[in-house]
Amino acid sequence: MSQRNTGVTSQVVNAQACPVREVLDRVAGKWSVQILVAASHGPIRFTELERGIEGISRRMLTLTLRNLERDGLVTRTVHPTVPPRVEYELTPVALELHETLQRLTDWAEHNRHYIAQARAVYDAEHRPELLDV
Amino acid sequence: MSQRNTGVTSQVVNAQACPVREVLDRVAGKWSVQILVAASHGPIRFTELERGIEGISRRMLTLTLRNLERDGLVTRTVHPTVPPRVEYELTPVALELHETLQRLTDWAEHNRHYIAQARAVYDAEHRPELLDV
DNA sequence: CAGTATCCAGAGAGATACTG
DNA sequence: CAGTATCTCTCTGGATACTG
Repeated sequence: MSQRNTGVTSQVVNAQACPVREVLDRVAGKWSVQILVAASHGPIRFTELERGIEGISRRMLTLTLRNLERDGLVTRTVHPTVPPRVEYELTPVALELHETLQRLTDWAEHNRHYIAQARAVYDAEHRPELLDV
Repeated sequence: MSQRNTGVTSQVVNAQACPVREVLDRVAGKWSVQILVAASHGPIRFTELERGIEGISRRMLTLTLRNLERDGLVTRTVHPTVPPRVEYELTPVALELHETLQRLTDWAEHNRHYIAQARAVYDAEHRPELLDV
């Protein structure tokens, strides 16, 4: 993917038509990915997720799960027992997504030092104040 | 960082240690990806970006570019002419990222109908009000 | 247990006037 | 041209009390 810029256009990307946006809207949230990862090993209960995902609030867990469910990425199964038992499980489509995300992770893993260093350099050059706070 | 860890340690995901988070923090912003895409064909000027990316404000364009630059994903080259001419170009690392994002795009493209339908079904079942607004 | 309802603070983001 | 400086407002997300 390396065509050169003709210098002309730049009608670039339309946010609405752009599938990248769609994915990211679905995945980019602070918690979505963590839920996908946490649930990738099989069915998992609400409280397990709550305890497993450091720092998530009950509210956000619920909201995020609802959205994932709405998009057909997780299924929600209520076992009518007392006390109630609700299990969440990834759908096949979500498992695919999880795999795809793995690629992104690899990229991050692979380039984390590069980025960290780039930041350090940038900060040193553009915001020296930050160094001696 | 809230310290309300309830006994059982989470072995799931630690936000800080998780490289997925790192990628997404970098990419998830409303504009980052669009800039990466817009610049993927070669050097591009500030105003070209501004015009090419529908709906972006001058402020957000600047902020996002600065962040990408800070992370070593774009380079900023000032040509000392009058009027000034500044060009942004993706670094090799960013080009890799762009390619990786392509995978995600493919996933979205491939499953967009599934998701759209899942949503429709969910909304019909859980929020009938929305149907006759 | 598995949520919902509520209140509240801060980051994200739009609009735009001004400047080297 | 390529930004910076402000002001404003919305929306996200945290904390937590309450409930079937």
